[in-house]
Amino acid sequence: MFVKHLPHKTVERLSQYRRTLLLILSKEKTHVFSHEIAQMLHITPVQVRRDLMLIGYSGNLRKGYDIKELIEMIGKIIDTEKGQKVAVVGLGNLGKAFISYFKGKRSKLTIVAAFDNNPYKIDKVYDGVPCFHVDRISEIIKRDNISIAIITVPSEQAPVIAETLVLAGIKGILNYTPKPLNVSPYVYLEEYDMITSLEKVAFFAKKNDERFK
Amino acid sequence: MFVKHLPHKTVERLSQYRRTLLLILSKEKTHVFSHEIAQMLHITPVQVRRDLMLIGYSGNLRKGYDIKELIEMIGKIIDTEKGQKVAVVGLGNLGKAFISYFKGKRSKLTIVAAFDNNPYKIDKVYDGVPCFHVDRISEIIKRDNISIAIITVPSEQAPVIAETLVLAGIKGILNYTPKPLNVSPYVYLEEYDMITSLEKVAFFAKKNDERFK
DNA sequence: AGTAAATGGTAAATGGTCAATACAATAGTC
DNA sequence: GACTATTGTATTGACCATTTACCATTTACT
Repeated sequence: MFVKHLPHKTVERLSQYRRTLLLILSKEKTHVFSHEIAQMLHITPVQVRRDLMLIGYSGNLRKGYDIKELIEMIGKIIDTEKGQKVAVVGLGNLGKAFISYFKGKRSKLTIVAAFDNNPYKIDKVYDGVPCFHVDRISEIIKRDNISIAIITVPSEQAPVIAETLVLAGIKGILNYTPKPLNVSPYVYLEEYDMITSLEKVAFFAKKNDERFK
Repeated sequence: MFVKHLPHKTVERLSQYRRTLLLILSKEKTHVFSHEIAQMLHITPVQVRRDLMLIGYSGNLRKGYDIKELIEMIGKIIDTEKGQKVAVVGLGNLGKAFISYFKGKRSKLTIVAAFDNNPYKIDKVYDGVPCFHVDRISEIIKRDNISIAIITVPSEQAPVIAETLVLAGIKGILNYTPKPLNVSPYVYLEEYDMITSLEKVAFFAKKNDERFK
């Protein structure tokens, strides 16, 4: 699939479209209209059509979009053919949450390894995912050809972990640590901080409340 | 503090500024320059100055910004005087992650209750936070005057939980479930889906890789 | 004094995203 | 054939975020 440039937001929505479509696939329905998708995700039908236009998928005028075809089409855009392997660095609560949450959800994206420095966790298997010592990050990543890493270690450790990952040839990092990271421009980095999110909610909740009082 | 309208991103950055400043407060430094803050967060100095301009804080030309004053100023903007109370609904891995992550970090924002439907967890205390049965959400929220809720339950349960929360008078919701929620406009809602994030990283990692190959 | 350097303050330009709107084309229905 | 529902597409305007550029002030140094 050759798509010039997909906006970040569109990529996010495509992921959501697919997940939503997978849910209604089991039903007897074979087609879906843009306004149905829109309603499920609380956006406008035009937004949906526009996104699908960008990836070059055309629906049927009278029946809407073929659910199965659309799911495949989105897969062609956002998945790779062979799939991508994912590692979780830091098997604390957050790392575990990710693994269980993810279990059996995506076929093209699989969590194949976890890393930690707690000896009690090493060489155990959590929810089907083997855990290794962080010292072996480079080795395992190269051996298993892992391209994506999720960092859920304590923030002090994040920078050195990130450096190790980049040197090992990782292609994308999802950083759940409040510590902003510095990585090579060849590596895609996405940062998310739960505390910032919560403070943001608190702020706008307060504002809302004042406004409507 | 009277600020017309703060953009979402600015609020997020203010939260980060404060956290970063708290870290360097212990040092002997009393002042900090915009380019120093910028460097720590990997943004531009102008961005920092612009954000601070929006909240009406002025620095000293030669010394930069007074760290302590700035922290206080940010607090005046994003905190409430009395503080806000937070509840975690769903004491699985993610809920626990949030609680431990949060412990002792913010004084104005405190997690005071957790809810779950697992009888083994009810009436226990996790990391200082008591856990109640979800049936008691309304009661506890009103009793303790909780204004913010974090939803980390399985996605099927999210809509009914959200409705309960709204009816109980919650002011802000942070939804970690892939299920988009529908809440009254008086309630501020922020949604975050870990799988979408990961798929986004996977997509742009792939793109990056193709581009630089 | 005069001047250069560093820094904060502010305005203007740019680019991305989205909502609203409009409308042509198509396929099915009456 | 007219009507209706839907997709496909373009346009506009608004808003937001970020970058660029420029100005003003202070300090240090000559």
